[in-house]
Amino acid sequence: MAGDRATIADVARAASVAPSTASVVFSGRAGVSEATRRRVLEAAARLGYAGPDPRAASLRRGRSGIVGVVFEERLGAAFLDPVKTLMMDGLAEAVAPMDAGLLLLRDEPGAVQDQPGAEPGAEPTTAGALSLQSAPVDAVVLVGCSGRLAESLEVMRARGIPVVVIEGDAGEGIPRIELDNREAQRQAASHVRGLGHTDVVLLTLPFRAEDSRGWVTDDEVPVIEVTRHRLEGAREIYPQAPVYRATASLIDEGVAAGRAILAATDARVRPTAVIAQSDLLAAGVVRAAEELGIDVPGQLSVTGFDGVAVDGFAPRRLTTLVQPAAQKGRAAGEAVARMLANEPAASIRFTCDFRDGDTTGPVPRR
Amino acid sequence: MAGDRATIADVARAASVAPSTASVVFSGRAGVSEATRRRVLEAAARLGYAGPDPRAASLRRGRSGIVGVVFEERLGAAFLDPVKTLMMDGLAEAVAPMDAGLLLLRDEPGAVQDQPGAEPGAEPTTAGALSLQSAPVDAVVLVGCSGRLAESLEVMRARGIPVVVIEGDAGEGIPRIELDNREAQRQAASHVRGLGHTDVVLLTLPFRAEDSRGWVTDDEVPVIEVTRHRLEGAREIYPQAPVYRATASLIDEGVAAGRAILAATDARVRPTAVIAQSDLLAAGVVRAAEELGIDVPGQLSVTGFDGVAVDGFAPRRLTTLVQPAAQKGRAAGEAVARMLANEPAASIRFTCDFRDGDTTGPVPRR
DNA sequence: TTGTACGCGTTATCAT
DNA sequence: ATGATAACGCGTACAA
Repeated sequence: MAGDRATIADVARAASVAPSTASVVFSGRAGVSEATRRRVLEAAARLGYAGPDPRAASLRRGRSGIVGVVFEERLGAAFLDPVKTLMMDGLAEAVAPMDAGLLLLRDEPGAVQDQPGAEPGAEPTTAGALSLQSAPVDAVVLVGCSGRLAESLEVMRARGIPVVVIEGDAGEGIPRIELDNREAQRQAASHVRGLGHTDVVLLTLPFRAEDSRGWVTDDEVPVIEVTRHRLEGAREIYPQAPVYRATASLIDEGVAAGRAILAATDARVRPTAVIAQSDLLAAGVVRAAEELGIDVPGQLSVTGFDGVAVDGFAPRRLTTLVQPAAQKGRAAGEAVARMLANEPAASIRFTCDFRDGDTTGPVPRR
Repeated sequence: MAGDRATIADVARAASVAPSTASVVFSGRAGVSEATRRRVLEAAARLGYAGPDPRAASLRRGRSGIVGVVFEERLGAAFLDPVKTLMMDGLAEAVAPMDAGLLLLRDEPGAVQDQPGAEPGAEPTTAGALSLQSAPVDAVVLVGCSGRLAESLEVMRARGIPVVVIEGDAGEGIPRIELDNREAQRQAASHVRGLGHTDVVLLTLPFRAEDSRGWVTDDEVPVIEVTRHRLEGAREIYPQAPVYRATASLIDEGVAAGRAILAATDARVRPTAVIAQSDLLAAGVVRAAEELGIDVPGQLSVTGFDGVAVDGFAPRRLTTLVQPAAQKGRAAGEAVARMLANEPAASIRFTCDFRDGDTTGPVPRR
């Protein structure tokens, strides 16, 4: 067919050279005479050949040079979460030396019929859709995908693709990058306790994907590991404290939660401290308190988690736990690099630094 | 070779079916009897076949389902810039319906020998490296790649891959998503002018990639289009104003620039207004002014650009131009979708909204 | 140093 | 509804 794109074979023909020789020229390896090399490049220029087709090359090589980064949430949401942003920064930095690209993916089951065990009746999704099942990745980093983690892991296992998990229980043999969430949160609670607070509310992240906002009954256990571990840490100090759940790590969520938590007009039945599972939530609570004329930390102490720079919070400084978010990403990237080099990659556990700010103080007298 | 991964041919054989039939089953299309379908899926399950190899499929189909997003800077830097983050959010949202993935790429020439016109002497890069030349993308979004824009465009043109450019001059026939940078910045300058300021400094973004910080001489012209257009806009009102150049859009850069600009201890030779090309820079200048005991807006007016939420700036509000960052991303994604559907995609020009904050005021008496 | 031959795993087309 | 065949474009032993 005339008018088609030139292939390496066309180039080779035009340069009076074998396709294999042309291939060697384009892959930049030695072993080709200068004259031949030049002839091939000239022929390529003449034919408008832009180099080997990456699809064909990666089929042949068995590698695509792509590392998948899988988020549970809407792709865009990942960019709005400062912790994930920092993590991506570290990850990007770590894969750069491998000359790999990062492919952003959502944690979705993908085309059902692709799964060997699937029910025959299941409806097919669009052909060609890019999912965990069908992404041309050499390795994958799963980010906080507690909801469908098992499912995703199974898909990658079946495909024989290396996986690194950030903040999630991956099971045997899968490198995980995690935080001492429990211990860190215990430390925050302990600090609050040390200030004399006994009437405390725990403000948590969602228990599962797409969770609702509100007070939580005792028997509910978070599916999402980060939430669960931080809650357990706080529980070690405050086993009886009431729990209020937010639907996301957002300042607005914190404001909404704060209003609900601080609704009691009678200061005697109002909590004197809120232990939040994220800085954004904590910042929201502080804002809600200000709205209600409640002084922080005079009448209310608030702690956060993450240690990210919270927009619009200065000059205040949250009392919080600083987590090494960028380092987590970097560690994940390095683990991927090792796995692709067939070296063993170990799990890593990072710790948080407690940072005392100006949002906590001694329990108020009543 | 035994021990190898099962292929669709193996599955077909095990199910006593033609490979093409098995393929149809996995691509989920109609036209296969329920019995056959079940047989194939069972065989697949038995053999541990995890579905079609995406590399082979994309070679055959001629599409990878991947949209490249190209940044000029370090990949990670893109995540730290709030404007880009918002844009990515919009872009991700727009490509999601296409079930495409976003591949993050850096704007690098890539393997030199891949370029037909390259000098024979050029050193080869690592084989298999992922670059603009060799990324398996169906389309590409170039983000603010003014430096190597022409080069990148040429690469994609040679590869025959659709391109959308955000904030850059792409030339004929290439959809561009842009902002009325000049007009917007003129508006800000005009506002400052209306307040009576005559002694003004223009604080700009870098003129080119990897630029240096400092005062700029009159004959230098920014290569980066955003910088140039905003500068031209300010120049329409203040043709003679001295120009100070920052090396990046960061609060710290703004602080450093602010210190230099406000260095004169004698208030009479100090500027009374700084027109900055980004909110982060502006916020930095305000911070530097506070450091030096200069009241904003009493003794100094400062304007920003972007309208992003600047971390740690509340309760202050920058006087700035709010740009629709997320919408820009969304528009780019929609343009990509149209081009992949062989429909024409038009360029779009967005406008900014002037927002009056508390960082500008009347010129002080002397 | 160059060329030959084959396989990578899939899917589109067309015939049955 | 199913099957046979032929690309898709390239890399790589191995022979020359």
